[in-house]
Amino acid sequence: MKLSRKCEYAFLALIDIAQHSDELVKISKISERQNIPKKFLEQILLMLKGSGYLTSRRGANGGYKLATDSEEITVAEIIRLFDGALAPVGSASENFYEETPIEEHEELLSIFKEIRDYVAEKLENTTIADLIEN
Amino acid sequence: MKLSRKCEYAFLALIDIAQHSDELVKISKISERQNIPKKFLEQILLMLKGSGYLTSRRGANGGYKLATDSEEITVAEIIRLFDGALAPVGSASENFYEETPIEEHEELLSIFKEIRDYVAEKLENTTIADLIEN
DNA sequence: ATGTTCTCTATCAATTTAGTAGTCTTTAGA
DNA sequence: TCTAAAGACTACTAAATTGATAGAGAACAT
Repeated sequence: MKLSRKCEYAFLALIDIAQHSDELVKISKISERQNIPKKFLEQILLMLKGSGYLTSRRGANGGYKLATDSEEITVAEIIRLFDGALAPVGSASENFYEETPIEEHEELLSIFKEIRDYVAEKLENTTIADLIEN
Repeated sequence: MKLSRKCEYAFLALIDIAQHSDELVKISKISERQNIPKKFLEQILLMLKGSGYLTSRRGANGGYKLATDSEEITVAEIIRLFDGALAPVGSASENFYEETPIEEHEELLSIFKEIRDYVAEKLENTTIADLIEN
């Protein structure tokens, strides 16, 4: 797993929106506060909305808010949405499995599966709510 | 960290060479046994040699062998050589640090640092010798 | 000499990444 | 009802990375 910019921005945006849960948050506000290119951010929010994490309202006074409680959005889900597999190699992935050369080599493969297990367990048990400082 | 083909092939080649430590192993033999495109494999072996993991002899009866004991080559080193950082994000990397957007966000960053620590510890303590079945 | 084998550099097509651009649709409020 | 504000949607693009391939050269054994 290697985090793309898009995914990093997605986290910053989700955290920003979660921290302003009493209002509809505008793209331009998130863009300013988190230093994310606005047009790029649009696409990211659209993806998050498309996957059910956000709802929005258009027009004057429009903006975004969380569709669900911030405790129900895990870090793992967001990474899988933007960057795919958590495992270091396709053949060790459960959700994004694909054949790769080392597959036949059990010893090597099992190391990467252990890493996958650790990472998945950790990220599936961390939510956006956990990321908000109080 | 996401393993490239090149890196996967490098592991298979190192293991193959380690398993034939009594002889000079030819590129073409590794290519056949491990199903690695020959010209691609050449580059990989050259990198491994350049970094001091292999020595070679040219000409008839030439080939490659390990420059050091297989117990002294760690999985971590090889991944760092071919794919760079073990950490999931540049700002959490010790060896390949770079600035990234989430950097300011301590809570998020610390999660990725924990992953980096686990992965580094594990891969630094696994050597090519550990990968050879007996 | 000759064939074998490693060495080195260049090139390349496809994919991914990190955006930018422009148009359309919806909404609130004057 | 007009208008400005804001999200929705689609297309495009430049640069980097990936996964190779190509070909000429140098060293070595026989």
